[in-house]
Amino acid sequence: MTTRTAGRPYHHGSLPETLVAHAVELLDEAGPDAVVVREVARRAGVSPSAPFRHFPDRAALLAAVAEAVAVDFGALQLAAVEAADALPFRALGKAFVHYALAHPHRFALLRDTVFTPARTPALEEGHRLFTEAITGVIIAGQQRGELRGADPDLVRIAAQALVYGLSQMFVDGYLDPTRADTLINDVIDLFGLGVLAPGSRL
Amino acid sequence: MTTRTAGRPYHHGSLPETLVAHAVELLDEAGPDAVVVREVARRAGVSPSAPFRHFPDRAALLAAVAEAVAVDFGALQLAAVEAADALPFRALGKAFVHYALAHPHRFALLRDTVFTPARTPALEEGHRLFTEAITGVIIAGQQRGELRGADPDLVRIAAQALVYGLSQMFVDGYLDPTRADTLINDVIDLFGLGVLAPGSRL
DNA sequence: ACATCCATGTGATCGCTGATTACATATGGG
DNA sequence: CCCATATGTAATCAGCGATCACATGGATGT
Repeated sequence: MTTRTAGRPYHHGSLPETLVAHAVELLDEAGPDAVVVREVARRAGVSPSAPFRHFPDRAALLAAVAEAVAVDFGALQLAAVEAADALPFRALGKAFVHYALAHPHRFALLRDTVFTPARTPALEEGHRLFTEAITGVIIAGQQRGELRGADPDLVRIAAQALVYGLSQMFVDGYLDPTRADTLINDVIDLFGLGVLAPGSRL
Repeated sequence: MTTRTAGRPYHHGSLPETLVAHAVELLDEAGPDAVVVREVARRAGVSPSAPFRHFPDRAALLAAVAEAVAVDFGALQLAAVEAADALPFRALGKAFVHYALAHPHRFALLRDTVFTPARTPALEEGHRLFTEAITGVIIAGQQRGELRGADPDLVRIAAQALVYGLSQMFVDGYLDPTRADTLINDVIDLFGLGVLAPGSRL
């Protein structure tokens, strides 16, 4: 006799989604290493081997988690840039950093998963959307004459590196998260103006 | 009777160092997760429990590895900035990115360890040296009039975020490593000049 | 020179994990 | 109605981190 209650039939019905949800829970609590198949199964109320019916191995489960997180993250990024009536560059950067600070473990998982050789179409697509969003902001800015005419790809890469690095430094505890907004503003200002004195080289 | 040969006495003599060396080997081969205590012991030719005589747990061994790596990394950074007769900013950035590309797993370990609450004095010191190095470069540049008079701390943070983010993007496979040098040059140029058109905001 | 202390290494063992296998159950198509 | 199949379970395996009692031998004091 099993311990299953009347509420849950023998066949769960939506076990994969439930497993991913509990895995995200574990991820948020204690990082990627804490996403332990057996614990996920325990929280879902199924046997330790049940998850392997739906995911070939632990890595596949983590990949599904990464996909779910990437979708969530991408949606927030898009919402942020759409909600920004002005200064979309700043809005994008802040949304990025704020997400990383709110969900540091998700940030780590995405960092380690998104660029994996075995990345799935969904991850690829999410990433493409994000890159296009920031590229669009840059090109629009250049067309309005707010940006110098530098190579948009180069500007995008620099901007991504800046916000990416900043996020990581906040998450790592190297920078004080309570100063996030002002610091982002200042760094973006600096990036806009440059640090070079006329006639010099770095 | 044990299988130990004449070469190695019962008491190893320098087991901690040997263990760390093999751990670095494993780290370089397959990342932090591959630093498995038992495998380290195997490679050192000792019993599975021997490492625990010198490190209270696996995390402590990894911390020792991180210290060793941090020393190595810091030395290379200092050498790079000293060897650079001109454009020290560029030299520092390239040295950073090149180290990350040459040893991606060490880069990951440092990222996850250096800012840990339980970081050791050695790590702290290594990090302080690095921060001071880049701050020195910035202040010297400002004194020679090559840099605008912006807050040196802000410039340093932005520069660190830029080179840090760029390194991560290379390591993650998002940017083509073979273009590293030109891309670093271009991004640093861009950072120096800024992207803002006169009279605009980002 | 000798006895002894104790740092260092060993072997056995524990609980936990990822993964595989044979078996149980229920659902939906013929 | 019946059974093929998808989905869940139980039992089991090897590998892992960690602990403990025990073995060994180098260093120390007299």
